[in-house]
Amino acid sequence: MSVRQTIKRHYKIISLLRLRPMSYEEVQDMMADNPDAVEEDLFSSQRTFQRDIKDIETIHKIEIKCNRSTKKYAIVEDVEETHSQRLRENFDLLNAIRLSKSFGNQLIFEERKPLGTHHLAGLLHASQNFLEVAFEYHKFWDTSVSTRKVKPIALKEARNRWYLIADDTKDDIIKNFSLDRIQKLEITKEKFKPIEYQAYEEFKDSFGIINGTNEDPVKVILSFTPREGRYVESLPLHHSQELILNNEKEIRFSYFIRPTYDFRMEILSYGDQVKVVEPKALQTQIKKELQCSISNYK
DNA sequence: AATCGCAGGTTTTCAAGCCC
DNA sequence: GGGCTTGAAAACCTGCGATT
Repeated sequence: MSVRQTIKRHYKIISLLRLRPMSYEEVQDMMADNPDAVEEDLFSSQRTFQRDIKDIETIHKIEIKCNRSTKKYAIVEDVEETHSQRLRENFDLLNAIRLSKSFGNQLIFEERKPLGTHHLAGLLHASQNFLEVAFEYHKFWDTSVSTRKVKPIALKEARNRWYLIADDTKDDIIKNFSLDRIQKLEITKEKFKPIEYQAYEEFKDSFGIINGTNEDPVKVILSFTPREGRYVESLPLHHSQELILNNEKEIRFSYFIRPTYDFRMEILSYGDQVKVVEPKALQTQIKKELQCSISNYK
């Protein structure tokens, strides 16, 4: 058996067990029903299956245990380490694209501009090796282009966009640069001293990428209509989201977050389906912005 | 270019251990 | 005792270089 096949089998087992707990026989049956799995011949003996279970735990950090009374294998503690989750998503996507290519056009992608992800590898290398990078940056709000030389610290994803967090050598201020507005990236040979900056901590209470403002994170309570609320529950606005109330009239979530511009825009995008309950300051601000938008039509 | 044989690795088979 | 685990040996694959 090739390594490739083993890896595919691992992913197949994970995605099957993610559906529901299954016994070894059930897993084999499910694979028999799956044309892709049949084509790749992902079947295995029980012993191999058991070894797979163990390998999956060490490689993917997903613990799978067998319930002896039901004979079913179940994913116990889905640590769901973000990295491996992302890997798996991309793996699934890649597989789907490959299938779609050979079978038709059932995959419909959102049409969008390139995200600048081709810079990811280069910037990651630079930040790991403390190498300064230079690039042309196209500003968001006007057409001007500036040349930057920065010390890359981290790469962050926010709202489906990738950003470079870096220290601008010009004024020594830590800034965010959207990768899709970076051009002519050049990794220099100049080394810089590692910078003390806990990127994760800094952005923990932020909604998107806006940071460095002096706003402190506050407790925010939002009340959604049941329809919209269920959607938000399945796709949380922020990792601090907690369900605190759920009845026929409304669904309430609490957050601990900086109420920055981008978070307010997100709230406004839900229109009349959402109401700010707390804090008062945010409530009045949203109200003001809504009135402002109404006045545009007078 | 095709074939052979080896080395390293994986899977299967089988037996024994262990837990419910 | 049944069935999952574990360990070890045998069988089998695969890649690679040497040979024809």
